[in-house]
Amino acid sequence: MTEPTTFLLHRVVAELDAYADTVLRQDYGVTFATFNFLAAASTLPGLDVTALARCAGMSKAAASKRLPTLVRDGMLTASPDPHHGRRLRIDLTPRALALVEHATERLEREFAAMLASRPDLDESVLRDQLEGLAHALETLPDPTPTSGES
Amino acid sequence: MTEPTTFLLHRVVAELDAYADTVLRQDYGVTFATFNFLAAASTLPGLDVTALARCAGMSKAAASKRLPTLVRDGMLTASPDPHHGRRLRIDLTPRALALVEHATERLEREFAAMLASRPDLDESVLRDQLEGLAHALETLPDPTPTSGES
DNA sequence: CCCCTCATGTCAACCAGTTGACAACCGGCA
DNA sequence: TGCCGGTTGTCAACTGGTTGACATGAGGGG
Repeated sequence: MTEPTTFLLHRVVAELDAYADTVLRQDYGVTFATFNFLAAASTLPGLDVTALARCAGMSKAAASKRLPTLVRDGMLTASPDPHHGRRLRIDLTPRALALVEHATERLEREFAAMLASRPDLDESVLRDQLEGLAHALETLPDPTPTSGES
Repeated sequence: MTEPTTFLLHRVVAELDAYADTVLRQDYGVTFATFNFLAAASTLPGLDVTALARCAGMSKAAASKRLPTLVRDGMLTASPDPHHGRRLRIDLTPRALALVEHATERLEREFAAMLASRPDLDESVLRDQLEGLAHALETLPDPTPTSGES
């Protein structure tokens, strides 16, 4: 039987991530997961923990637990929101911002170069399919319980 | 700035997985991670722990730890290899095999239907891009340390 | 003004991975 | 035969997620 498309997707993503992880460790001294977290925090300055968690695709408890070490390592600042006694404002330090921008640019450039090196690949075609897929998934009804099987 | 293609890829995969997870829980009583593990075990009968781990994309310790509960739940059998005192032969029970086949077929069918429902999407185009990408990644040189940056 | 509800961040307990170490076992070779 | 290196499965310690509970602060009606 031929490999399901979704399995193929996972394989590709896993290898892509493994590549990115070694680059990030070697040249930037961060883990892939940490990079993603910082990248999420970089989308908007002054996010609170809840928004950051949503943006990074994890629970707020997980986001909260990541803060202390990243603050200690000079990657983030977490300052109390003056307008709200409990909320935190989370910002990247200039160093972390530079890291995220540089690494993102580099990884994306290498990805584009890899695609360009093969005549059968075309980043815009891939993007179109992925964007269509993303859109199709957003407008997807929740799965209907089939209540068959086991 | 426009979203990097690799980030888009992650978003799509995350949503796809979330959908699959709810289907698998609702209708098959397994977690997405468990389903993947069983699917890996189903590729070849009689795999040993090491091969299964490689096939499932995890360490052998992790694979080893999963066994007892899956055996207890009647999903797997782990029998000592007669030709090798330490090696285990791991097989799916008929029930687990049926589960994997049924669920795989269903999820892939729904995926194809979603693609077919949008005129801008084409599964064969997507597959071609992904397969080319997979191949490009296999023949990729290890990342060269740039030794720049922080 | 108080109270009720909701949002926010954190904590404890748990779960499922990882790495590194290790005992048991295989197989080849002196 | 006995030893020795490599393989195999498992264990302990750790990491980084999850959920559910919780204290605290915000904000809007009685």
